[in-house]
Amino acid sequence: MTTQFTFTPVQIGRAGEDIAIQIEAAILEQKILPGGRLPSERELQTQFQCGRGVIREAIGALKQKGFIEIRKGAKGGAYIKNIDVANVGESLALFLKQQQIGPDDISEFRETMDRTITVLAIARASKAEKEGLVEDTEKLLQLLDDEEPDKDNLGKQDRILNIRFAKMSKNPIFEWVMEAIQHGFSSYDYALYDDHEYSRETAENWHATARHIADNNPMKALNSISAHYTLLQRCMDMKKQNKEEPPEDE
Amino acid sequence: MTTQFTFTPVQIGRAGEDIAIQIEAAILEQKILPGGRLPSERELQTQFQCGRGVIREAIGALKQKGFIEIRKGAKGGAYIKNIDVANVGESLALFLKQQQIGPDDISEFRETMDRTITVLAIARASKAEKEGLVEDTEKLLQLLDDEEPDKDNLGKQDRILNIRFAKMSKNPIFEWVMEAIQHGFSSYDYALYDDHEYSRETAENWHATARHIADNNPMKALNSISAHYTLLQRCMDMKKQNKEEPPEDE
DNA sequence: CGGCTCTTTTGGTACTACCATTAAGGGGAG
DNA sequence: CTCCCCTTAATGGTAGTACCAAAAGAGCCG
Repeated sequence: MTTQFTFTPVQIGRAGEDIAIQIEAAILEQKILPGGRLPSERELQTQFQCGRGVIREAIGALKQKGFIEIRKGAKGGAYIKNIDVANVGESLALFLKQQQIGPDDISEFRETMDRTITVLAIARASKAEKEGLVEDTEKLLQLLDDEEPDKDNLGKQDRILNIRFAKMSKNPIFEWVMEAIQHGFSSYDYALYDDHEYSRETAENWHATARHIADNNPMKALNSISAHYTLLQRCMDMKKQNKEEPPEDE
Repeated sequence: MTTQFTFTPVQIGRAGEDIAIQIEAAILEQKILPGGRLPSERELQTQFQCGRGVIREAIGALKQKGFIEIRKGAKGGAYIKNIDVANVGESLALFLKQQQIGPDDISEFRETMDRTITVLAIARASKAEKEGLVEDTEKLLQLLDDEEPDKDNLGKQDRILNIRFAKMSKNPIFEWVMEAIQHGFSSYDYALYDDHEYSRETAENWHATARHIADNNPMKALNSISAHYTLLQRCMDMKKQNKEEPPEDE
């Protein structure tokens, strides 16, 4: 019942890394396909001629990188999965979090991204995708109408909207960067949905943007994008001011 | 000789992750500063009330994430380090390898970045920085004159130039994204320096761009940026054509 | 036939022992 | 007194064992 992959034993210092590299290579070379399963830890132990701890470390590293997914119990083990943007986004987000970044930096960067994505989306996205974006913005508006504004849900919808928007550029890099930025600092955007007045205006602006994109009107779309960031700026300024003269609590 | 950080023991299922999260939090909250050292594995073992294997897994995860660096021997252990772009670059490269991302996607993204950076640099960078950029491009030109074109060195200079350029935007996000992109696939850019004709033209174009930036002439600078990518496009088209009708080898 | 239990597989954790590496301190030679 | 080497202790790296917990499937019982 030995598996079909032949791994070679290791004996040098960094055995754990060696093993991780061998398995990683096997995955990258499609020796094991997504959905497939690695041998159990105990079997790998005999294949690699080493202790189980080393195997566990290697598997842990691969799990961390997002190559595999671990399941417990019978038929458990390490299952190969596709790497998705979330993993990459997380590592960038981690990096950004450690640096000192102001909200201004982020909104400036995002505005550039958004403007380019807008142009690309108008040029490349299908009619259906464009209309889908419009519908999503309408959903956002409904969320504001129906109920008490559920901040978490609003933020989530906004994120979905952004990713969808980025996808329409047909350039995966924009999608990746967008995902990373969202992952790292969704909190700043939430600010917009904190205040009821701003949230209404923001959602309506999103809707207008989507409409302009669907109508293949780049200039008006870009105009709406600018309006979004003007709004964000005003909102953040207001909040900053509030912080400087704290209202009554504390 | 117990350390000053108090970690709480864990007893639930995913102890390893728990520990990693606690330590990660301690690092992110600056409880332990870069350069500092975590307690030894054996001491953490007593602090967390668990086996050494779990500790090793947690530490391995943090190492993989780039939070810490492991040293062997006396005074060894886990030292906190600054996360550098290398980690982000690596995971980005991994992601790109699996996705189908073409050179077109990359150059498209970079062009957007470059254009924005240009505008920001003109507005924000000091006179000295702008002149420094010009000097760097002159260095690049000299490299092409003096000697046999050392491809590695040229690529390195080009990278330095790009990072310096990104820094001048005074927005750290541009710098990091630029760094990550460079790290992920500098290989595409190298293509430009492969061919002597293109390399000359590229370097001269870089020089012109820097000059325009130093002269605070945004339109001409943007024009040069466009020229750079036109050049890159032409170069890649040529290479693609060459690949389709392979010359004589193979 | 359906639901429950028991067994087996497999990851998760603890503990121990030993090796390899490294820094630091002590002792001897000059 | 100074410099070099050797010993020593601290620490990560690896092996091995034992046991626990979870999950899936087989088999039994109602």
